[in-house]
Amino acid sequence: MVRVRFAPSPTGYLHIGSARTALFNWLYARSQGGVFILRIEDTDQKRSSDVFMEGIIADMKWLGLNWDEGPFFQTKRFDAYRACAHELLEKGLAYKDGEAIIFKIPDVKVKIHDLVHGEIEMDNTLIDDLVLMKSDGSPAYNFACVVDDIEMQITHVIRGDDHISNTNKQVALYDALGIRPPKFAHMPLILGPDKAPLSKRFGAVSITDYRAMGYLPQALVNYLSLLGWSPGDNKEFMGAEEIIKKFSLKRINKTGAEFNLDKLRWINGEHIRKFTLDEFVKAGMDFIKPECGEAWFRKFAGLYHSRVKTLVELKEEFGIFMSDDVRYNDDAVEKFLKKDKVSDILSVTRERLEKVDPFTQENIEKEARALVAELKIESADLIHPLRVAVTGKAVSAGVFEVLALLGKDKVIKRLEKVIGAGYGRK
RNA sequence: GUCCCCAUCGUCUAGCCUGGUCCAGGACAACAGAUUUUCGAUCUGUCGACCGGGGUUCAAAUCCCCGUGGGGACGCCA
Repeated sequence: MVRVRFAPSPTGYLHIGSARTALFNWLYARSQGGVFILRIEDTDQKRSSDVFMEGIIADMKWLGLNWDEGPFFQTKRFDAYRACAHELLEKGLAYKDGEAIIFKIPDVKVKIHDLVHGEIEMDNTLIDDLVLMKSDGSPAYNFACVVDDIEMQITHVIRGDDHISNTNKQVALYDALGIRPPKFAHMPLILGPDKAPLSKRFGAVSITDYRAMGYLPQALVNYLSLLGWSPGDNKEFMGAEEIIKKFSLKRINKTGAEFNLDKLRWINGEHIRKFTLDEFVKAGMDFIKPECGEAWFRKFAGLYHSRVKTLVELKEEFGIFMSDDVRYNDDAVEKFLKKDKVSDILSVTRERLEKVDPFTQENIEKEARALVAELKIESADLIHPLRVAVTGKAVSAGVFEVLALLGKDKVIKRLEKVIGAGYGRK
């Protein structure tokens, strides 16, 4: 039975890199019918906080990375660490240094078989003895980690490359304790554009940030799974079920992967488009928390379902419908409103639109097309200025459907404001 | 400094283990065209890589060695 764990320390929000580690452990457990355990490594009481702990748990849930056992807390297991340290002391494998207990690392060369990297040789004569228990009575990382992994019967340790140099120390501890070590799989790190590990300098680094930026959990799971792993069949857009089905440790690669926002955004767009309208409406309402009713929001969402790649983009479009304080884009005004005749055309359009009843997309379009024919102008000569006048932007969903959704009152009000401003009169 | 890891298009990657099917495949981005009232979506196309040098071999992106470059670890942090 495969048993894996994710062991974050609550000294910050769930980082993109940690989330990927959690994801790979989860994927492995789910693909093997194994057990996924959550363990909180909160031994550093100065830096740990409940706020971060709760944040990490919330983000794990949001991503859908459900665990089978835990969360366990290291601060509640100090007795176990102490007992184990004393056992090593009695066996003469550790010694005291003041209040601290130190493990004597045997001077041997060790070979570690890593599931990703293959054989790694290390020389333990080169490393210092290992602190087991600190002077303040708390356990040191490498020790607590091993004691817990034994207790929790962890079979596979899947973690970042940065832990490779902890592995020989931990293996020495397993040997001293007479326990066979678990299998190790060290995966490549996620890097920023400068090839250095993702840092605040990059901007958003926590899952919470990405949620706020309108990314979907399924898109993050999909994208993160592709960083350092690939299904090998050229298929990249996948749901969690499919990824689980295809996942294997064997296909994890060894090279650090740069985090690329463009691709995340593309995948997010794909997942949005994969949504049924019901699902999209629900995601949109959860994110935007609109004042309007669901029926109206549903129509709005339908217009933008294939036009936005993040929920934030959807929210921006939403704002255009809600507030009559239209923000006019300078370029759009320059290009479509400041032209001869535009004011006249908009005036006539306003008069005609006022008579359209009911104010539906079909009726609006019929009236507009008729007007275009009468005035002997191109459709574009009416459509573009109309769009800018009403939305403030040169891009939107189809004008006629936007107008219908906006409603006659708002449309007329916005048109009058633009006409009053006298654009187009020279 | 010492030890360890890594090296295919700008980016993510397939191929490498088991050498020939690879004048290296896919995706994102970029660019161009088609379509569209704009944008998006969609379709088509273009651009673009085996870090360098030696070796092994009839044959190397694939195996070996040496460089170089990048990263990590050397905490009573985790």
